[in-house]
Amino acid sequence: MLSKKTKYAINALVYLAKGKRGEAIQISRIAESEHISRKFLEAILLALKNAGVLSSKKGMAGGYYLLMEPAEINIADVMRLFEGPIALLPCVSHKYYERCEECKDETTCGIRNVFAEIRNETVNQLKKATIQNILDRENILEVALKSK
Amino acid sequence: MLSKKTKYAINALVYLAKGKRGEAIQISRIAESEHISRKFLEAILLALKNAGVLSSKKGMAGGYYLLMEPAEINIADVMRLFEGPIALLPCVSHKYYERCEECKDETTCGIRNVFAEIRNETVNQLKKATIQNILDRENILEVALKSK
DNA sequence: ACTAATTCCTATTAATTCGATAGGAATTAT
DNA sequence: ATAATTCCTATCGAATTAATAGGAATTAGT
Repeated sequence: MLSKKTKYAINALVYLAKGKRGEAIQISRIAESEHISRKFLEAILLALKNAGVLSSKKGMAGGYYLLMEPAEINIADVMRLFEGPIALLPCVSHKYYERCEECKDETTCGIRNVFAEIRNETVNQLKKATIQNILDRENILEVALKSK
Repeated sequence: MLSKKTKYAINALVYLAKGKRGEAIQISRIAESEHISRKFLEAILLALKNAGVLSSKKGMAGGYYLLMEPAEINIADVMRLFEGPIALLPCVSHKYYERCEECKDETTCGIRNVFAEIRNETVNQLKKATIQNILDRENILEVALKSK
C-alpha cells in the first residue's frame, strides 16, 4: 500500500494540474481542499520541489506551482521519491541494488529472475500512469456519468 | 519492497518444493540452509500452515511439508498473507476495501481509476509467479549456464 | 520602513510496524 | 522416560510513519 505521503503527493499534484498553469497556490489551500494536515503537506511539497516537479514563490501571495508538464509526471517517479525502490527485492532494483546476503548464484536464482520480470512490468505500468492520464480518466468518467 | 517475512516464506517454500514430496523437514534445517533466524522462521511456517499451504508433523522426526502443489502456490497469495493487500490504495482493494475519507465521488475519481487498473495487472502478474514457475526458471537458467 | 503572509528548515513526538528473541506447553518417535 | 520437535504467547528494541512545533527567511502590499 502507498504511504500517506505518496498518496497526498498525488492528490496535490492532481489538484495543481487542475488549476491555471503558473499560478502560485498556497499550501493551506491545497491542504484544506484535499483534507491533508498543512504541516505534513508542507514537507511533501518541499520534496516535490527539490525533485524538480514543482517550483515555489516565497512570501505573501506565494505558493507552489507545477514546473513539469502533467504528462511528464508519472506515478513511478513520485513513488520512488517517497517510497524508495519499486522493485520488490533489493537484488532486482537498479538504483538501490543490494545483493541478497546468502544467494549462492544470482545468475541462476529463480526468485530473482521472476522478481526482475515483475519489476520491469510494474515500472512500465507505473510510468504510463501520469498526472495527465489521471485527469483524462476523470474527464472520461464524468462524461460517461452524465450521459446516463 | 517485500518484508523479510515474505521473502523468507518464499525461500522456505522453494526449499521445500525442491525436496521429496511428503517428507517432513525440520524448521532448523530450513533455517540453516536459507540463513534465517530459526525462531522467526517458526512463526512464518506456522502462518503458512494455518493458511493451508503447508502441513506439519509434531514431535521427534517431525517437521513441515508442502500441502499444496508448487504450481498452485503463487506469490500473490503469499504476499497477501504477510503483507496485506496488493492494491496500492485501500479504495481499490477487494478484501481490504476502505473508502478514501474525503473522496467526493469514487466513480469519477481518476486516481482510483488508474490504481484499480494497476492493481488488476499486478495481481495477474503475481498469480502467474508460482513456486513451480520459480523452479522451472532455475532449471532453465542452470542449463543455459552450463552450455556456455 | 513596517506588517502580514507565506515558504523553508530542523527538531521532536507519538504511534505503529518489523524483525527478532524467550520460554514453555503439547506432541511424538525411539 | 527421554529427547526432539512443533505450537503458542508474550516481549523487546529498532526503525518507520504521520504528524506537530517553532522559528528563520522571504516577499507583497501599505
